[in-house]
Amino acid sequence: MALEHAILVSLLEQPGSGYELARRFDRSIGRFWTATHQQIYRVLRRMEADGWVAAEEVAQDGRPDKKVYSAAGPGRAALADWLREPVEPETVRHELAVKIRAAAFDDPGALISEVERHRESHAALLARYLHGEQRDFPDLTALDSRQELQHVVLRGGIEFERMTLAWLDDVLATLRRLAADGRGTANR
Amino acid sequence: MALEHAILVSLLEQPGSGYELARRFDRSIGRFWTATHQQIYRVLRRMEADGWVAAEEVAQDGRPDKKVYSAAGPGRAALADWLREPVEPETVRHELAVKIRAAAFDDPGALISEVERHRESHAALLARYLHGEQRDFPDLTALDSRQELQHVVLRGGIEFERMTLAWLDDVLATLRRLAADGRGTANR
DNA sequence: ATTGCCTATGCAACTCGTTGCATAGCAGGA
DNA sequence: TCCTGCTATGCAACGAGTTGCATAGGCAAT
Repeated sequence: MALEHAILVSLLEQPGSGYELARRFDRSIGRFWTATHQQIYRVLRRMEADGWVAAEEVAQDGRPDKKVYSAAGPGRAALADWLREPVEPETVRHELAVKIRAAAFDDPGALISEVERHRESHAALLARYLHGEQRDFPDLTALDSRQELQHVVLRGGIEFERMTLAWLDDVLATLRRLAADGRGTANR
Repeated sequence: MALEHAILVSLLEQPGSGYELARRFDRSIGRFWTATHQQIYRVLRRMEADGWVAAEEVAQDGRPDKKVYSAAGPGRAALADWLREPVEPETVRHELAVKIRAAAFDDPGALISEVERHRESHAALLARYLHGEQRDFPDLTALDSRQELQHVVLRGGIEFERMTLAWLDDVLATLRRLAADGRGTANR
């Protein structure tokens, strides 16, 4: 389980409440590790009980109080241990790939609009990455080690999106070709 | 949930027992959708109860009997419905990306051997893909629609592995640079 | 005034997925 | 001979993750 560790990294980069963490998981970190607010609250309580994080109640006016968490010593130590453990092989769930193979037993044309929607959302994400790169890393020649590491992860995201876009274009071309010359005989 | 659908696709491509499906999920389909034998047996029983698949007991000598499943009409219909539904956004769990960002708060050098191990396993997978491509698709000019779709998914896998290898090289170069000129001051 | 949305946290119930173990016959090697 | 491993299926228990709902004050628009 690595949700604890993802939370620790996020808290080391910047302390915050459960709610704030949930929003970060919807944006930056969430590109690499998703989590709902329920999971986050539950895990934060466990981590606090284990001494991995420290909590401080912060009163706000006009808003409910919040508990601001920050990474504590034992949490840092646990993170260092985890870094040295081998990663368990990542489980992949690539639903679109399953659908494409499924299309062989149905109408390939039925998938086109779906794939187009994917293409658009990947194009939008790539644009957001590139925009974020310009905003957060204006000078690539003057990065400290934390920024270097954030940037290499971002580069991975950018390359992944570029590759995915090219592949989705390939998929679309294939589906369109099959839909055009298969007309009613796509099946069986 | 798409495990049902992945199983249906696999059974349409080739009927088989729960055990055989589990091995397929360890090999081909498993690149895009992982599952243990426990999940598969449970889901198969549910699918049989729902009439999605038909089972036939097959006696074998020298081996335990097996139940060979094949996709039934209602299963095909469910698959067609699913194809037309929009995909829910895929949840990503990219543990290595979390570790790389975590390395900023520890020793970046500690990650190098881990990333090297990843690199090797991705290189091996790419080689297996390329080998499988030559074996299963010797003549790319004469593919039926099912093979066309299988091949476009395979192309995605190949491109993903190539991109990943290039990125891991980038990560390794970054980690080595930080480990060399950070010596003990990587943190804080 | 009411409706809907945002911040902020949480309970309860559920499904999904993993792990450990059990059975059971057969084959091959130490 | 015993141990390991393969085929083949399954139970039981647990942990991870999701969904629906609840509370509760403030803000902005209708």
